[in-house]
Amino acid sequence: MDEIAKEVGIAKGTIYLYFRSKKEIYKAVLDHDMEFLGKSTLERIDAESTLKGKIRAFTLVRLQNAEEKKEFFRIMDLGSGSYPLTRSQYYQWLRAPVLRLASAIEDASQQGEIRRLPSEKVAWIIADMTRGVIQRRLLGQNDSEPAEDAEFLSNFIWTALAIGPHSSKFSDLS
Amino acid sequence: MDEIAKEVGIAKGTIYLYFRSKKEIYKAVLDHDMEFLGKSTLERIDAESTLKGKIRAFTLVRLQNAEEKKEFFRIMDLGSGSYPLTRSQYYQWLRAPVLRLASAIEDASQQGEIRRLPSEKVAWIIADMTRGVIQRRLLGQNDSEPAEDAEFLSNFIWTALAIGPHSSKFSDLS
DNA sequence: TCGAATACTGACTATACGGTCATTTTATAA
DNA sequence: TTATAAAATGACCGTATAGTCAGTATTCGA
Repeated sequence: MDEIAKEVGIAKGTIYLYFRSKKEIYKAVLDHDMEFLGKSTLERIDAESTLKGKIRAFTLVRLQNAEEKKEFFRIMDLGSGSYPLTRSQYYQWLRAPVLRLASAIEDASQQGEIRRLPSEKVAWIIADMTRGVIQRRLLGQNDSEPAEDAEFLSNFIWTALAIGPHSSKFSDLS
Repeated sequence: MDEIAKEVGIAKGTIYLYFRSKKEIYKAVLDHDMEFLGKSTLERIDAESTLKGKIRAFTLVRLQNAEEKKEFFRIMDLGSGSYPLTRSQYYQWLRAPVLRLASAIEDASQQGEIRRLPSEKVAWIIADMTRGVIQRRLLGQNDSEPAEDAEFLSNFIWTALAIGPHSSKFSDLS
């Protein structure tokens, strides 16, 4: 709290005129960033018309955001100090984009565009893969471009979803 | 430290005859469990002859272990209190099994059994998916059997690896 | 200009907790 | 049995830090 006060340029006591506790500040900051992240992910998903595009958009926007807000992602992932209220919080915020993806998968599945699969499970799996790549980036085990990684991931997933062996090629052309 | 001493049934000072610091205890416990987990994963991978079997074994053994050692997985995932030396540690220990999987993928790729893909990346992706499923289990968002989840995951991955649309069927019969 | 209300301050308090060490208990050997 | 060593003890210390509040500064309406 001393550090925060110093950084903001006010006295410590003043902080408590605006926040009840340190925990509340912590939560407010994470909520703020998470809201932005969730919204931008939803927007980018909705902007795409094809399922493959939506999947690519999902992975790409998350990779890009992670690049821009490394510290935030690090905290979402490891928690900070004595505040590990993170994982369930993380899932809470991730839910909306993932469910959006899931319903797109469900639609494509109904249309016969992809094979029948439990769409929500698949959507979560996509989120898992993306998160893993982000983590390895944060650990410096990956020096490729976000777009490259997003391309690889979405192609990989698409292959698993596609009905035939050439479906991904058709989709590439669309 | 007071709690640990009480739990063990000795005085706090006695602990420091066997460990230099609290951090050292923390590390010792995690290392112990991680070593077991790593070894059992390697064994189960090696026990399988086919790539698909190895992949299934990898996911299944991790899901089973997570079931048996929930608290350990929770700590590996969130860190505990002020010791978030976890994520990089986690990757450190995961490396061996993942690389084993990667080399199996590489072999199958060379043999033309699956399509050409960066085997290490794929192996890490498999680990990511598995971890995600484990986490959702820990959060109580999943009530299916570990074997069921492992089956689903390995089938999903296999589809993404397979060359043709029917490859997974062939493999199912083997 | 002045008094009241509002906003701000930072020294201080309370507490939690990792680590220490003088003292006591137990084991060992002659 | 007893002297010495080894092991164990737990009251105590130092430090870090979230939160408080009596006092001070600023704003604002009359």
